[in-house]
Amino acid sequence: MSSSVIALDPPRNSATQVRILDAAEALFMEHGFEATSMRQITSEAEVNLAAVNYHFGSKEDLFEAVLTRRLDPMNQERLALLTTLERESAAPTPEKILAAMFIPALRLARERERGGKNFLRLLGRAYADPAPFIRRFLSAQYAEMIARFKAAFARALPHLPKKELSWRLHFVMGALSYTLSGTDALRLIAELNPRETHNDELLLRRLAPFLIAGLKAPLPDLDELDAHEASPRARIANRSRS
Amino acid sequence: MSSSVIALDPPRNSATQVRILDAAEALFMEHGFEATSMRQITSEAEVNLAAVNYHFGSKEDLFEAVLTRRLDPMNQERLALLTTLERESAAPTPEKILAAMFIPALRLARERERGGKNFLRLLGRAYADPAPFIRRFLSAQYAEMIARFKAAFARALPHLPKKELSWRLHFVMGALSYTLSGTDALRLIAELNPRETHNDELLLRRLAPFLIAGLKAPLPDLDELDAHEASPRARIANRSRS
DNA sequence: TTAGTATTAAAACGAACGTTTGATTTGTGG
DNA sequence: CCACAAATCAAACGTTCGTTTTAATACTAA
Repeated sequence: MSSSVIALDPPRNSATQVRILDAAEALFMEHGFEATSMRQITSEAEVNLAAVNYHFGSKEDLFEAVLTRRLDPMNQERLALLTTLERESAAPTPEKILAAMFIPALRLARERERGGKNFLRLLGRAYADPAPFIRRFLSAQYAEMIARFKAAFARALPHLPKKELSWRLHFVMGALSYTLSGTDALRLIAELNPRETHNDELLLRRLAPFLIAGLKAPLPDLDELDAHEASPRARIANRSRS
Repeated sequence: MSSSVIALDPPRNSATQVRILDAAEALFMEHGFEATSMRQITSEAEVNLAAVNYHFGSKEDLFEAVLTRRLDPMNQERLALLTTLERESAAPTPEKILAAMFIPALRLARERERGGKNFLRLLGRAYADPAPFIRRFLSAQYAEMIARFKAAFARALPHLPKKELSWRLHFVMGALSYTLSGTDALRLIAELNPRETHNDELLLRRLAPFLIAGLKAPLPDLDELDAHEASPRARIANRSRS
């Protein structure tokens, strides 16, 4: 309630904390949450083993702090961009709305020399992590942003039923997070060299048209599959046998 | 070399092994590889703790066995479908080719009552897992299939440069694996209820048109971003300040 | 300088991990 | 029935895990 004396949480910011956050960000990205140990983190950060528990509480709290440090500003920037967009035009195009989602991610990847790209990959990983505390955290972090962007897309794509839009945003988030996590296996699959894989601006410039086209795609034909156990073996690809 | 006596590897198949594979599949899916312990697995399978090491060698070997059991037949089925497709027509449509990728996944999800859907989610997880042995394994498993399908898509989309096609297949795999991993956090984001989230046929029928449209999307405009450090702050979304 | 707090440091905590060992049981061909 | 290999079992192996404790040091306000 006061403002000067009782500084319990707010901007406590020692060099130790920053070193821990940086080291944890890199290590969590490289090995995942479970496979990264406190001893690795504190060793990489060149701080005492007990420093993490002292400054952050627990390993889980540290992970949330790592995410919050970058995610919070990024999502606020996304919302600010969307607000500006909607102030200028009653119905912004899907391209513009998608750009409002991408640009803050681009800035994150580009501006901060340390951590930027690493963090995006870490974020992509976190999306696929089954740990309950991670899921709870991400849901909370993204709830407001996703809701606002969904509403914006709904206005920009009025022909699209709400449920279909939910699915397609699901796909958009999937392609985005998967792409940002930029794994080595994928690079192998796509035969793309590392230099290109890590040029995030080029990457997102390629991804955007792909997703926009997906969002505008014709509605799927879902009529024929009410029967869920009939014999609808291979109907789409018109042959496999017989 | 022979064929009758020396049965070292092939179809050893005790009830114990199957129970271990089933339990491991479910647990790996739910908690991930690192967060799943041997004691959980053997307890769930109601076998002795040492049984995993006895039958499979190590925890990592078990994980690969879990994946191989379902992945091998599925990818072979994909290749068979594609072969049939190419025998019928010199240039199958992208829709047909994509269907040849999806249908075996659909069958996997539907036919085996136990494990089917769980396995698809496990597979989606594995794609995002940073563990080197997982990446190596998946790369090896998918190399041939991806190469064949990329060639097929290249013929179906002749206007698309090879590099662009690589990227778009990357996005396709991303949306697919992310969607199949079907996490709870995502359900929350999309406001989709569990019944729908786990109806994989409906899911893939919605995903296919989305991805097809993405594959056919117009080429991105990449000219303006040669300068990588100029001042190209926010150009796409036309405003954020100033 | 001194009192008091925030931080760092070294060491140990109990718990859980994957794996191995050695004995015992099970199943099978001669 | 017997011999022998395959399979199961209980127990323990040595590590490593996240966290806590206790003491020493650095910093700051009076």
